[in-house]
Amino acid sequence: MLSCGGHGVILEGMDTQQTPADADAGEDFAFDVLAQRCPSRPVLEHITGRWGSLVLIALREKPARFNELRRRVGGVSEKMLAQGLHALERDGFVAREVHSTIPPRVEYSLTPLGSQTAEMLWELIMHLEYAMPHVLRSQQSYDAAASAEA
Amino acid sequence: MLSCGGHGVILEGMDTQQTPADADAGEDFAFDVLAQRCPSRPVLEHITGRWGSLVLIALREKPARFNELRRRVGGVSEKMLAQGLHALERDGFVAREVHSTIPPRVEYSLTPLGSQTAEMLWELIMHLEYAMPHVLRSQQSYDAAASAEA
DNA sequence: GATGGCACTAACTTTTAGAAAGTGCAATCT
DNA sequence: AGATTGCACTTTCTAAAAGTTAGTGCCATC
Repeated sequence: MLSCGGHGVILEGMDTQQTPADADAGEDFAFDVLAQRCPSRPVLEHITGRWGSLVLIALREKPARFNELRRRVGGVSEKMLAQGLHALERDGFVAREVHSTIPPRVEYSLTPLGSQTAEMLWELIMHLEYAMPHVLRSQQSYDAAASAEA
Repeated sequence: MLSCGGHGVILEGMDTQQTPADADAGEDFAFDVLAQRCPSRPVLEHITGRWGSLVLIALREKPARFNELRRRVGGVSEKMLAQGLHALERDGFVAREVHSTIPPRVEYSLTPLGSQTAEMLWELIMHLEYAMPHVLRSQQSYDAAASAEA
């Protein structure tokens, strides 16, 4: 019942585009992000989306309150931060703790799952930042070639 | 000149929101995705965005032509696939090879950089798919709590 | 007493994504 | 022989998402 592809049970109405070779590859993951209607898709978008990934790595170092988080993540709007935090809380990556003082004080932190995920994102981002000079050179040569043939 | 934060040279007009503690943390990365106008931001979006990450992991196993890729990545439109492939090619993650036959045959594959990146994304996605049952339970209890207090 | 911070929500506007159709050529059905 | 399908996209149009602005109530600080 919890499946998107591979050789597990197929969740009804879930389009999967696996090749036959994948069906007996020995993996027993019940979910597949490449399948159009797999429930893992929206979750992937929450953690890798424009703001989701940045929120997770901003919380990686230490918990933070709403406006402090907003300062850490350069350029995020209040709306998108609130929306993103809600989604990540619902998915179980972020914990929201309300201290019932006056005025109320709300603290956001990573759950164990969120912490693991943030660690992997951090590695990806370090890899990217390290590769950036190479990426910039690639963009320049691409743009040069594109304007040359125009 | 190639910098976004930390203790490197600051690229002009680049808002960085680093805490003073980060300035002498011993890291010498010149780019910082948390900084609003760092050139690494759009690149991060290309590789982690809705379709970028799926295209990279779809190309991880083997190179593919446009329409085959479209079949692998469930639900992607032609426009978004073309757009995403262009961005990934420009950034140096994907190589586009045109065989000048009639009709022309176009093959997309991962560059070494794209391959490394796809590996990290693959690990993240495996981690996610493995955690999905937990995520689903979290969503359910969140929704139950939300409807209870309404 | 005015300003600013906190933690948001709601309304409105702009940008982006997705859907649909068009292009031109060649190989494959009928 | 004519029709359909596939390839590799681009262009146009509309629906959805993101971003901007303003507003809420309360409190501490200038």
